[in-house]
Amino acid sequence: MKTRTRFAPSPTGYMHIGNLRTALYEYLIAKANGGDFILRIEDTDQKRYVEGATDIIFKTLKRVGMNWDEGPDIGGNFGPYVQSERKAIYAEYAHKLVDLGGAHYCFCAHKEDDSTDDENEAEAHIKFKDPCKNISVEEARKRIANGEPFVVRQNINKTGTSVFHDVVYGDIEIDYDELDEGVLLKSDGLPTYNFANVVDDHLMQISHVVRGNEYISSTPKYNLIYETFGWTPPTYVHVAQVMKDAHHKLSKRNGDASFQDLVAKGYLPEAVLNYIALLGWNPGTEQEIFSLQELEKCFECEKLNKSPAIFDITKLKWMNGCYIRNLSADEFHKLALPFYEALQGKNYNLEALSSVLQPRIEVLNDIADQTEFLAQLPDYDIALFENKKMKTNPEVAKQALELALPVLQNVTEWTNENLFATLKDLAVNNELKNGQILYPVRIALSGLETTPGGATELAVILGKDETIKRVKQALNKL
RNA sequence: GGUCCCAUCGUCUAAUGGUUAGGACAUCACCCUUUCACGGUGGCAAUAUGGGUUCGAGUCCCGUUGGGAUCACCA
Repeated sequence: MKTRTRFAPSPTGYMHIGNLRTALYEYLIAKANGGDFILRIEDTDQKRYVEGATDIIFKTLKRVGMNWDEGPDIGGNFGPYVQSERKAIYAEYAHKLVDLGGAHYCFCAHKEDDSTDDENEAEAHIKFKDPCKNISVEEARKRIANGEPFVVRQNINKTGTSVFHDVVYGDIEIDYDELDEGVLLKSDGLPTYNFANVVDDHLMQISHVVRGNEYISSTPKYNLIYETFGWTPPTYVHVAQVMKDAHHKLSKRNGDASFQDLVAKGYLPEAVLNYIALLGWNPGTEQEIFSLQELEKCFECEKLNKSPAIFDITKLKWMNGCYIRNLSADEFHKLALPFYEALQGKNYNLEALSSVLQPRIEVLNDIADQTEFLAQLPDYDIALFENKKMKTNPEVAKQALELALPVLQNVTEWTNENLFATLKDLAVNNELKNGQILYPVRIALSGLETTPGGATELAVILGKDETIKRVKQALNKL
């Protein structure tokens, strides 16, 4: 049997990191076995539908290179791939399930949701007994034909213990009396997840169902449906949750948890993908940096971890820094360019700026802070020229800058090597330490204690005119 | 509350029943150096707890504690 997995998100907002990780594992299971990865949109809850959410799903998967073999946009042999377009299919199977004794029609009014009422907690734990279970199928169908609103509820007629196997969690036992006779087909004619996922996964010939472990306890219900239809259940791969901290799952309200926000903050999609792959999985080697293609080769779902993993932005930052450093100078420059907006109109050497920034930033957004002084020289205090290690102070700095100014004015080849050699010579000729020239120059050019790059690197970025200007400004202060 | 699941450094994790419990991030120190960063070297740091089984337990079993999930006409 061919390996076929599906990513089945509901279009209710943006792509959350946990969702993306599930999608990744589904993709990897398919590709590691030469199988197909299917995209299916689960939009059976019209109330929660968010305009544009489907588009975000498409864009995100494409952006990280997880291309699907079948889906709403490209079709396939098992379509349609949007659940709201499969309404007739679910209705057909729901009625069939009733005929097979796996479900019954129910005419009860909507149960009010009072689960937040703590005083009624004990009462809330009493299982719902559906009086409609006693209505004969013939009578129920008569009422339906008369236009009476109805739902289809699952029958849990079995007793004893259900056992099923999960790739991650092993054998799981759950008693049948723990199971609810839940709604399968809603009064609007659309199915609930509990029904749609079974019908679709079977019809689409999904071999491995990958989903969050919150579905473990309802899996026996799905197996019952498979059983009643005479279908073979898929291989189950329940994955642990991604947590924001020890107590909270990643929430959609937290912007950091969304893929698009991370990318907007200057995280590279490849780094994000790499990081989440390792959240709850590792290949058993010490390799940590993986491309999607490498993951396809070594992924094994048996190595998935059972316990939840906390999303640690600090490690993602480090990993993002690795990816940034691995970029070619050109690639980095292209990515950095949009972040140089504040430098527009200046005649700066942006290539030089990029090369100095590349090993220094972990997230592209860091660029703004690191380049602020280039757009405008901060109003610094001359106390900055004081530095014990460099053996400088404002007096030394004044002397150094007075020496440096005419030398700099005479430099024609404005390169880092040449500037560095020139200033070094200047120091030697005046019996000064390198730092006694370079440190004051760097402060004069930046007005900052720490800068990306040294004195001559900054000079190259700023260009000759701006460099001379800033040195003169410093001398005025001193 | 019932049921199910989980438990190794602060975090992500490794360890056929036999290792000084390994690696990575973070952190600290030092080296490199034109400040900072990158890079390099080293340090700190964990088997939740109580019982068993065993010559030997992070690993197997039971209890405890802690955490999570689930009990919707949401997925």
